[in-house]
Amino acid sequence: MASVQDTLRDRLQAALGAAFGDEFAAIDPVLGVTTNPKFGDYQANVALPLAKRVGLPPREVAAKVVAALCIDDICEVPEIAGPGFINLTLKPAFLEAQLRAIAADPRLGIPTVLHPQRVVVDYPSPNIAKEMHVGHLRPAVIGECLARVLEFLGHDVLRVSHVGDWGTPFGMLIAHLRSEYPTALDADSDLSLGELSTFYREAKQRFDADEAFQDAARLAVVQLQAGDAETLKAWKIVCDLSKRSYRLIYDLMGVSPEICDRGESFYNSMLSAVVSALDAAGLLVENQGAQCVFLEGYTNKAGEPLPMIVQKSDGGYNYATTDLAAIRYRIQEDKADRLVYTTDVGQSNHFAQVFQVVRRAGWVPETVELVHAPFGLVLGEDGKRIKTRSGDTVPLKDLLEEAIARTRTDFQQRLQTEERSESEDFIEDAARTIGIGAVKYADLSQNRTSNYIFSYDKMLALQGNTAPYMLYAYVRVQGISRKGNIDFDQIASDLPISLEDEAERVLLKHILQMADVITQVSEDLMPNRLCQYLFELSQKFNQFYDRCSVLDAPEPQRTTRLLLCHTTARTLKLGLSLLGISVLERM
RNA sequence: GCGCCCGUAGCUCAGUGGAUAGAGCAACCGCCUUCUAAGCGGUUGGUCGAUGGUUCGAUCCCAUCCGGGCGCGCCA
Repeated sequence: MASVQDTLRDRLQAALGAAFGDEFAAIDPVLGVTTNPKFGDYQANVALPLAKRVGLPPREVAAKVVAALCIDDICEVPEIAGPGFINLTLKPAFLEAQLRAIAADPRLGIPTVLHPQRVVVDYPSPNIAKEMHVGHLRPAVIGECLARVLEFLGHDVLRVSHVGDWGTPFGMLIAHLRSEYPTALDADSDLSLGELSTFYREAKQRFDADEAFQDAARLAVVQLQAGDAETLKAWKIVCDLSKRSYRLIYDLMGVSPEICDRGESFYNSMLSAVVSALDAAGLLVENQGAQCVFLEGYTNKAGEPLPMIVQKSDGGYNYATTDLAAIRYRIQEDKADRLVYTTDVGQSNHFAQVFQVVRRAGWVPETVELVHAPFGLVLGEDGKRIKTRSGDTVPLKDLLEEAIARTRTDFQQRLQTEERSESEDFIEDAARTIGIGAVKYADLSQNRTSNYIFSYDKMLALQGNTAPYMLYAYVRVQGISRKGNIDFDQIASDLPISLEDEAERVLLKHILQMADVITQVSEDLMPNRLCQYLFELSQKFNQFYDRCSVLDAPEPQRTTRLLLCHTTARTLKLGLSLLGISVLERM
């Protein structure tokens, strides 16, 4: 079923065509939810920009649109207000029919897209042999959310992680392990990633200080690239160990198991072809021994044209080359229609440059969209880049476990003051769901592009725009079902319903906006809009809950309210699941 | 020097070419014999960094400036 807003838009366009001619049937009616409930439910502002074009005062334009508008099955008689706003108010009978329809629809009335796209979403790209850290929080949380939203709308999503698994760092690591910890490279060693990352740091230090070791490391790289069996085996052990430990963290966070690992090594064999293709496209220029593409619109500090180096003077390739190869592969082999890169805002220049080069090379068909969805930094409470007390980067695992631990402590305290007794399993499950949900929600509810301050106290706060607040709204509905012994799925669909309280209508009208919000998130890739929507939904539900008793209400209010409760809970659950957050039945 | 991002209530932040710029927190005042009060209602709080411009209309678009952050050739 089409969303209310889409239906209204269609009707308005038909009216525009009827009133002013067919060429006006495709213009944007500038339709939106009203800025104030006293103006009705939706407002169309099309008359104002149209006035000049058709040579009539805005209010007369609005009058002509309204005269041609057929919506009496949906809305009350439209009102023309102010300078020429067309205000629309949904009819109670229409609202009741909508409630029935979405209550009966597994998708809550949210349609899938007409033209599904193949979308590649970029996931965090940790470096093999290093632990995941705070820097991987946002790409994991935001990437997962975007992937889920797109998938729910019917797009074909491919999640790809561009892990750092190739090049000099691995030569270093393997050379170091060979000489110092040869047993680590046995297939059955029980090396942990923590130990591995220590070796990595040692290897880096040694590389910077010891020339003989540099040679050993370079030899290992050459052996790796040449496909030497022993070296490859060592490399594979390191990769497998790293990926297993990333999976543990992803599982804790509820990140999809569908991630396709395509590290830098994956593109290794394609890099020379990328460079020749750039040459064939006439973009390649040799400069100081390096193969470059000179960028349009970028200069270096001296004001000279800035090159993107795609092959170093020593013949090696760098990250730009790999990114170019990845884009080419995603378009040519994956047949992607849209490439979404979720990385920190500091890489904006890099992506703008890479996108420019692939476009100039002619690798990007008109129909393919390349989009960098940048995010801001996670800051500590001091407003600076988040660090441990000793100044190191914070491991992601520690950050998540701290959130769970704090939630557990708060929760136990609360149980004590309320003199409740709950099982260990219940407490553990609640602490994990709330703690992880709080971290993810705090991240997603912020405007993606701005930095945010990571504060356990704020994200775990029981009131305000937080995960606990929303989970509580969901729990309240489940409380009603328990108390009243209601099986929501068994509510007969033919019982009479009637919306009588303003709080009921306000709640339902908000629920009916879910489809538009999800569509918007799929377009502008801003999850905070969905968070805002869910927060307002929770608020409106709590107002309804406060004003309208459900179980004690006479019919038909009781059935109406039960349907509203169930539909609210399903909307919350769906919305939270699109954010990658799970719900609780009790808390 | 060039490029990008940001500047909105005491604090943290939404918002956006349209009607009176919103929320949360903090502060204060109310509401539990009633579906979990992790809730609800109310009060207080703004030259939307500055100045010009475009527009019927600008917090939003453009220009300049001020303040803060980030990036800028063989690392990723």
